Amino acid sequence: MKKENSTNSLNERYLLNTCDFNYVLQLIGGRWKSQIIFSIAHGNNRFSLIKQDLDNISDQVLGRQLRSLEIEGIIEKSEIPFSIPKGIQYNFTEKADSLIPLLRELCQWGGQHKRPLDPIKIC
Amino acid sequence: MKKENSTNSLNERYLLNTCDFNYVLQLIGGRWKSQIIFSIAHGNNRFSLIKQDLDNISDQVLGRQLRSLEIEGIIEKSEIPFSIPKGIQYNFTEKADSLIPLLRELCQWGGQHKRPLDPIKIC
DNA sequence: GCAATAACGAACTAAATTGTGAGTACAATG
DNA sequence: CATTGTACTCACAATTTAGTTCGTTATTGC
Repeated sequence: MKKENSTNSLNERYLLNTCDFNYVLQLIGGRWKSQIIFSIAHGNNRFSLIKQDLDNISDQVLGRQLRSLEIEGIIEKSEIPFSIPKGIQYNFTEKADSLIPLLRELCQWGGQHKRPLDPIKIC
Repeated sequence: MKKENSTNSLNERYLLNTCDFNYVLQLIGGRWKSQIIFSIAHGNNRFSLIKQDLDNISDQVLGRQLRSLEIEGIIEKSEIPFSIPKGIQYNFTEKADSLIPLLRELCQWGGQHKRPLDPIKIC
């Protein structure tokens, strides 16, 4: 539960008012958010497809993060019209389209600059 | 205290092994880390200068984040040789130099895409 | 010699994020 | 008409992150 006047939340607000970078962190800083974005970018545009792709995520957490990405204007829901089983589709907004290239750049940077361990897929 | 085998930390490791983006998030995802980086980039290369600049941060939190950025290879400490008062200086590594332009891009993106509130400085 | 400032560290508490168990609504399938 | 699958929501518990309290070393300025 968020407390309105804890130092913690005051600092959060202070930072949001100080630098736009913190807004971006809020958008994509969550544990699974960037992975969900990359997964949708790979064509997994339905709840069950994303869930399969990120095989350690639970229904509940996925639902929560999708909702949050929707509120933040990164994805949009739509019904798939003549599909069996009938379902819901997630699509990127324009906002997302402009963000994703930047995320990929960061991802590449990460691949080049992390301490060398195992080879890891670049998103 | 970190638990080694909680689902939470297993998921964290899974994500680190899945996509390099999560490594980047680990570097810069902390509440104050990006602000500290921007502050140093603005020329505040000493503990006390950064503290003044980010006026809501406490000594302890700043110290912790600086140490973490140092371990992650983003900044380096050095003694200022003939300064009065004698002190310690923080400088960016090459790694940081290559990261900062990407952070600025994200910051700009944030400025253009956040819901319009007050004008906020671009870092 | 005494207070003040810089630059921290350890240990603890408060608060936020993440994960879990249970349950819902609706359509199709057997 | 009971079961299965999709796409969720809610309340609560586990875990992690952020902040606080107190203390340290070392130097400078008076």
